Amino acid sequence: MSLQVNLRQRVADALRTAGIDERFAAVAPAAAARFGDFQTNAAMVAAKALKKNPREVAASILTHLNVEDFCERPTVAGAGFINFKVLDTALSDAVNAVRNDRRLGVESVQKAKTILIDFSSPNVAKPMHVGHIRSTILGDSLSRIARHLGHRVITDNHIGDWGTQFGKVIYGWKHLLNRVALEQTPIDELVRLYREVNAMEENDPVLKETVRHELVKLQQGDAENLEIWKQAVSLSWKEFERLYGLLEITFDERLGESFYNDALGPLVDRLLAQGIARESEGAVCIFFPETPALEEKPCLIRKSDGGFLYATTDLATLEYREQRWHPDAVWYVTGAPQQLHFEQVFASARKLGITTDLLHIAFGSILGEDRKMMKTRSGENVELGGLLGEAIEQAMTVVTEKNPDLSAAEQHEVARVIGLGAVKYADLMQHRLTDYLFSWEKMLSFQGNTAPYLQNAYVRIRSIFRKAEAELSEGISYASSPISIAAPAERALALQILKFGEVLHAVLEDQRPNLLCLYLYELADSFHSFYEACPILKAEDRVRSSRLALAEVTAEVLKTGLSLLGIGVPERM
RNA sequence: GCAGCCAUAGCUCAAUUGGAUAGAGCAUCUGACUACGGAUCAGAAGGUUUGAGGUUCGACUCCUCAUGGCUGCACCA
Repeated sequence: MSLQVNLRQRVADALRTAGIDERFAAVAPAAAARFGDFQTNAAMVAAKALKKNPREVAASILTHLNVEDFCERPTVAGAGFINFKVLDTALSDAVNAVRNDRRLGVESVQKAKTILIDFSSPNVAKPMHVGHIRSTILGDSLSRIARHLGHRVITDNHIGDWGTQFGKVIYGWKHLLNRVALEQTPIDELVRLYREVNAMEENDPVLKETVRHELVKLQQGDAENLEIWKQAVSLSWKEFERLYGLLEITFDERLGESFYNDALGPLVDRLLAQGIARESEGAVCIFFPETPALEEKPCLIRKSDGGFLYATTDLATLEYREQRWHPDAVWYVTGAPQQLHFEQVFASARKLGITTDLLHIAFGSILGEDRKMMKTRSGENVELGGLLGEAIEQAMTVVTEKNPDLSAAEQHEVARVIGLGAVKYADLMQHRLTDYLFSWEKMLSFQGNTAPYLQNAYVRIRSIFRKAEAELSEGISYASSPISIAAPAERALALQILKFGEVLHAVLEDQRPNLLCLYLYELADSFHSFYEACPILKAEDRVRSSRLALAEVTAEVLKTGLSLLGIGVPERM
């Protein structure tokens, strides 16, 4: 049991003895070090409910509070804050416990859920661009964290392999295809076809109709068009796989929209038969008269020309997932603009009797330097592949400059870990709902609150151990010596290490990896302060052993935490 | 028109969900380099949290109104 959980329990006990509802028991790290290590605001919250004086309630709680075995005498401050300062011995014990715990103080959830996470979802024959970054990186990180906390997670890449873009691609394939280019750079060629046809039909209604007809032929099963489609999908997958491999992202399920195609017609028929959907203006819609916000926002599931829509596919997909995985929750990691769409889909799902916890994990848009949203067809989108390459390249120049002694192979690997880490961290560190201002300069800057800063903290610790192993004579082992907390910088670092047990649960509570980023940054910061203030290798035996062990736990937490963000750590950099 | 999201230091962002003197990073300034890796640390300066009311012991946070911005709203995904 962690110190914080233990304290919460003691506060609950005190509340119960004092005749106050123990649900008010909540303990948080102290707002500032001058107040102590932990605090509870229970007295003020309870006083509010009971219409009593907060300070009197605090005093009453204090008389029933029994924490002498691991805290100094608690004090009441301000409007009714109760502050705790943990004894050095108890703090030492707690950090030692984390050090000896394979899970570093992170407890698994009480009730493991099956969570299906839908993210990334690039479109075939279109480049993966910056717009896919957030979904991909955020979804991957949430998957890792949920899994780490003991949930059963299914990652599902719902590829856009059946969209209207195929009319353009097929027309282009038949009339504009450059076979050599297709061999050498297949995705670029597919994108070129898409873009050229898209531009050509802009002012040509006749061509537009021809292109649309190619799409209809594909949908009706035309052999030639189907073959072109299959090749386009296969070529796109190769490129996706390359990028996912680079990013070290994996999927358990990778069924594209086309997989659900045959289910769409029967689904709409069934919804009509059950009276859930009805015809309106030639289209088939689901209405939500009972939901005020959706009263005038029907969900279209079949067009008047018989075609199906985004919502139809999403509903069919959900039904499939229900019977295939029986999930407790389905999370959709997509942009905030799709909020209405998901409200409609979720409301429709409820009409279908689906009670699964459905969640739209929305995130803000990626903005260009003009502060306008980056649009899919602006033609100025930064492609993901190029972006990652650029990040690695820039990391490479820094690495070769800072550490020319590394072998070429190691420089490449370090540049990859740093470059990709920088891109991922720059995205994850922000609250997911705030719009993300895309900036090469910021993303690739290795100063301040960035992945390289965190990686550097880890590398330094590894460096200390390399030096220690070289200097210490054989037989001397620090591994068996306990951590003993004394100096202020040691206290601060120890307390920060202990927070790891809480932060992951907080992240999953609101699907916010930025809380983990913030935590790791503060951990690295605490370590660097400790590193400056407390000599490790130059200290006398017992202190040296303790500090080495403290550094070791720090490294483990950094490595584990970063891995949960999908970010690696090098041994040298 | 209706709805959703948002407005915090010069810039980019936080704020443990209603708690203590609103915190970081860039940029600026002052210190610390024969260094356990300076990709660092210690410190300074920078704020009427868009504006006006309200709720209470206490508001960046909740409510109302206003202003400004982004996004969505019937046959794209």
